[in-house]
Order: sequence, then C-alpha cells, then structure tokens
Amino acid sequence: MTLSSRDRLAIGELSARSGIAPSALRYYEELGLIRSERTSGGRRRYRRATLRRLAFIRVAQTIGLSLDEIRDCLADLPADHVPNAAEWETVATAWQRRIDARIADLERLKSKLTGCVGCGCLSLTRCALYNPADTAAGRGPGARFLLPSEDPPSV
Amino acid sequence: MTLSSRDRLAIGELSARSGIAPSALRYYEELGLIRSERTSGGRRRYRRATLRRLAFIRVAQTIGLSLDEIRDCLADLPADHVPNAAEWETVATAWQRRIDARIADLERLKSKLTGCVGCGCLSLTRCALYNPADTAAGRGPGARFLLPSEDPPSV
DNA sequence: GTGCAATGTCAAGTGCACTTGAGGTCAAGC
DNA sequence: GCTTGACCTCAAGTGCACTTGACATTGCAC
Repeated sequence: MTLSSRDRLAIGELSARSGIAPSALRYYEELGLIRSERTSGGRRRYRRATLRRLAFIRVAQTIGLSLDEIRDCLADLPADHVPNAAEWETVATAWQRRIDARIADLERLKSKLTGCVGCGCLSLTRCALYNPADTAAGRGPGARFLLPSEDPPSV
Repeated sequence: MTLSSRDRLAIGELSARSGIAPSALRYYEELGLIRSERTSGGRRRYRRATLRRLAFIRVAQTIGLSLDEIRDCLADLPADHVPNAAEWETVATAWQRRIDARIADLERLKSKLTGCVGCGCLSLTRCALYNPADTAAGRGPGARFLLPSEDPPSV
C-alpha cells in the first residue's frame, strides 16, 4: 500500500476521483483554490478534504461563479479540516439564496415566454420579451437588464 | 426625420435600444445571427425585427446557449418578419422545456445543499455533495456529472 | 463646402478557464 | 540497472465572446 493511498492523494488519483483533469488541478492551485503538500521528490500530495473542495468548486461553477469568486467563497470554509455544522450552515444557506435567485430569474423568463406564446408576439408594443430591451434606450451602453438580478456574489 | 428613424435602424440606434455594443452587433452579423441591409454608402441598416432577435439572443445566452447554438435556434424563427403564433409556439415551448430542465438542475443542487446542512458534512461517506464526485472514479477523465442533465440543445 | 460624429474594415488584443507541448525528473517493478 | 509511467515546470495555444486600435469613409448640421 503506497503512501498516497493511505491518507494523501497523488494528482492522478485526485483527478480520477474528482473527474477534473490534472492540468486543471494545477491551475486551481496556481489560483489559490486548492493547496497541496509536496513529497521530497516534488510531487503534489493532496488531503482527502480537497475532494470536497473540488466538489464545491464544480458546483459553484454550475451556478455561474467565476473561479475568482469561488476562491472568495472558499475562504469561508476551512482549507484543511472537515467543516463543522456551523461553518457549513453559513455557506450553504448563502448558496441557497443564490440558487433561489437564479431560479427566480429563470421563472421570470419562463413566464415572459408564456406571455409571448399567448400574444403570438404580433405586437411590437406589447411583447414582454421584446419591450424590456427596446425601452432601455438611453440607459447607457452595455446596459444589461431583463434577467440577471446582479447582486455581488456575497457567499 | 431621417430615413433610419422611419423604418430602419442605424447600428448606433440599434445598439442604444438593445443595450448591445456596435462591435458585438457586427460580430453577431459575422456569425450569421442577425442580418442587415446596406445604404449606398455602405452603412448597415437594420429592420426593427432585429431588436426582437437581439432580445432573443440575450435571453438565450442567459440560459447558457452558445452563439452557435443560438444561431441554430434562430433558424426556426423568421429573419425578416414578425413571427406568427405558430412559429412562436414551437420555439417558445421548446425553450420552456430547456428552462425547466435548468430549474430542475438547480432544485436538485439546492436539495443536496440542504442535506449537507443537515448532516453537517461531518462524514465523507455520507455527504451527498461530496460523494457523487468521489464515486466517479474510473468513469474516465473529464467526466462531469452531478448537475448538467446534458442533453444536446434541441431547441 | 466644411467639420465632425458616426460608421466602415481588418487585424490584433482581452479575459476566462483551461489544455497542450517540450523537455526533464521521480519512483515502482522487473 | 533499466524501463516505464506518472509527474514536474514553463511557455504557448485554444475557444468563446467580444473589444480595441488604426485608418479610411460617409453624411448630417451649420
């Protein structure tokens, strides 16, 4: 039984178990999202808790966070030990709020589309999908509205 | 009253009314997402229906479609006239399915997080957020699971 | 008829999230 | 001892969705 299989993971093992390519793992480390120790020969060795961290990262990406934002999020979680209930609760509830907001965005969009089906979008002045854009004239360049309830990532 | 303000829009007007930069509009045209006619002097002139198309594009982006996918979607909508009820219905219902799938993904994630709060994530073998990743060992590199119900964009 | 903002093209640059390649090292197995 | 595969670093490349820059032209406003 090798050392890594006892309590530390080699990068290949971590990659296999997380589904994330070694190159990406090195990249995450470079960005400060994960950490590793090194063997005397210079190879990376990861704690098992890193797997949890990676699961976290992957989930965070699916709800639209950038790696930079994710790094900030991870600062709220312990890097080297299993988070306790209180630590989790803080982070998880903040995330749930974020997910809720995203779901609300999508529901809003869906109802707009429903309205469009109803109206047949025959009227430029009535279509909800169309008008939010058109009435944005003069709000300055690059204005994005309609969907993203763009509160800064607070978790 | 200028020609463009009568029934065609100059790129600056379209940009102001859509909130999308002129450079992006040219880029979209290059990709075949929108079309324009040209004045004798070579300037772009857009039909008003292009605004609707742009609203569509922006919405499609927020639900995660690439511009390539969006171009395919737009093929189902008339480029130059206001879509009729049947045309809209086809497209809009397909979109709603896609939105529903995305919402379901998020709900699934949310319930996983809820479970994590409950368990306090004190157990590596029990945490739902953690295990889907860890048990993926051997599924090949780059495997992504957990969230994306990855059906090809069919709308 | 002149000025100037808006627009045109084309090539190159940007930011993100990685991947790929070159060239070298480490370590388990025979 | 030697092979072989996993791993190392560093630089460069990739794909997407645009933006920026340089330089030329157009056309409305005075």
